[in-house]
Amino acid sequence: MNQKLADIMFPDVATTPEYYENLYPLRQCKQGARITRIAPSPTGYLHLGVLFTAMVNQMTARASDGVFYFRLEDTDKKREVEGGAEDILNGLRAYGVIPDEGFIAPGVISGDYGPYRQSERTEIYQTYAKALVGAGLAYPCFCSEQELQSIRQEQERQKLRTGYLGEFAVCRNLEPEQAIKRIKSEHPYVVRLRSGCAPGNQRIVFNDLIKGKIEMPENDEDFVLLKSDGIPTYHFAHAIDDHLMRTTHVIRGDEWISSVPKHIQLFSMLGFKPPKYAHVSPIMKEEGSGKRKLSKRKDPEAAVRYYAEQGFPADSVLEYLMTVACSDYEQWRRCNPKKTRDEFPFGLKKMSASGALFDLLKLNDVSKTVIAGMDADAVLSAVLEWAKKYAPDYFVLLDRDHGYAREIFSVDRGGAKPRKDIAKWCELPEYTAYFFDETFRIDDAMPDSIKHEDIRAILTEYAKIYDPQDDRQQWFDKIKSICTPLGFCPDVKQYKSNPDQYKGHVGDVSTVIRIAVTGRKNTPDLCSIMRVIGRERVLARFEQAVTI
RNA sequence: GGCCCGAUGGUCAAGCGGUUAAGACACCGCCCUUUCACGGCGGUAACACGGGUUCGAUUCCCGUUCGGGUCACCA
Repeated sequence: MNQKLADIMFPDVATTPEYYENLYPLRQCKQGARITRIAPSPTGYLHLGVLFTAMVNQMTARASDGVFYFRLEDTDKKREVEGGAEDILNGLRAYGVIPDEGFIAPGVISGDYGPYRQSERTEIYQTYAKALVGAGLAYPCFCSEQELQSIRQEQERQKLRTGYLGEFAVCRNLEPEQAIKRIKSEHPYVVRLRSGCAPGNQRIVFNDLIKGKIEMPENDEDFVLLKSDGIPTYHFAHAIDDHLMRTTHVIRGDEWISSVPKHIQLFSMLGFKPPKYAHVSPIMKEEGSGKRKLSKRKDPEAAVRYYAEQGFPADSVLEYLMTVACSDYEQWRRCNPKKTRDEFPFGLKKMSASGALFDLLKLNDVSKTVIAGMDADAVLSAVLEWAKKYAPDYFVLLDRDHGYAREIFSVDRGGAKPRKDIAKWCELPEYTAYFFDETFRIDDAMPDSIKHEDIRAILTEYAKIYDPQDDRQQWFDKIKSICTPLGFCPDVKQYKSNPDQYKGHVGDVSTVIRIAVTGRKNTPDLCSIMRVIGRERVLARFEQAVTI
């Protein structure tokens, strides 16, 4: 009788689960290889948490010569947004989290375990649902939204647990004949699992690879497998897909922990071997005195796009996420500055069980280190790419002379102690403003301690001997050489022991030149800056400074 | 509210019964230095609370508190 019901519910299903079992054989992988996946739903832009989870999945697969694939969970048509899938994929790719299988690039799908888009897997889900119904393990439920609501209200009134379970699961007791009759009268229905578990306190235990042993009540709810439009719920799709795609490790956000009992039960009732689970803690944000999950709606920094707009290199974000993911990553990185992330001995057990607060300050620090390690060409091309999209005015300045731009980014770069001053590209239009006549301006006034006539004298005297060809030593020697004749001390220590004998020291003289050239008290190496700006413009700025 | 997870300085975190309770970011001071940055040295600052178990608990157990997650025909 159940078989007849199944046939009527799924008249178009011609195959059996065995067909798919054979179609998707166990993967030929080396022993211990981990098959992982990221399975986002296209409901909006790429969230930092998805990037994070994807990265952990990828690291886990890579560390074992496994496979990391991308599956699209597009079973919720209501929440789907146009272009969401492409946005997520492009976002992941921009950060180098490129899947090995499934959706590997927009419009590019590869792998033998597809389709990788759930909306194209309907027959597969229906095949298994039919088998379940045929075996009496699932049944159609005709309850309307209102009926469900009144069940809930009744449960709440009696202070019982809510849910479609036990005696409240009215449709589970429907005779197949009655169900068939209602189906034939085109009454809409969902398919529910017939939970074998009696309502009660039976418990299950599973081992979460990150959180450890977790004990929970067994699932006793007849939860929905197929929605009334025949599309599966997450739970059902998860069981079918991760089984048929031969996922070994399901690594996902920890908001899923509470449904693990459902999943374990499903795997068992379908006769599948369950995967290993690892639930990663969400990235949190500080709010008031507490913290909460980084929210798509409230927090701009939840969107990965934010980091691109700000001009954080992709590497900075990934490096930061790695430090959040693994407590020993920073130390490893310090010892192995040149190695790639893939070489890091990654393990899920290294991950924190509690949620980390997102720390923009720390990101800045990580990013400064990353950028300090880049060469001028890498910086130039990254900045050009960023500016083209987000800072068109700045792009024009850089783009008209790449050689000049490259020199700007060469200042204090390379060598044993590269300058750690840039965290994100959006700082650059301001930070490098003095290299361009269009944006040069005086930000800092000359020190009050130096008289205007001395400023004039310093710049005039220095202009006479300044030669852009000088190396750094010659450059500084020349500055020292004008100190004594003008009443300044060429040696700071000597000055400090006898400050009254001088108008100031070589540092003050340098400051005058620095402000004249850059408009600022604080800059990177002045000698290099002056060389980049060039003799003519340096002298012009001296003129300008004197006439103020 | 039920169920689950978590709790070490401001933040991220080592720690697995006996430690002067690491380290990183941030902050402060000093040194180096033409400014800044880098670097070096030093400093402020933590085991949520209450009971057990133990010769001894940050560590194990139980409560409390607090934080988080979840209780859909959303994922």
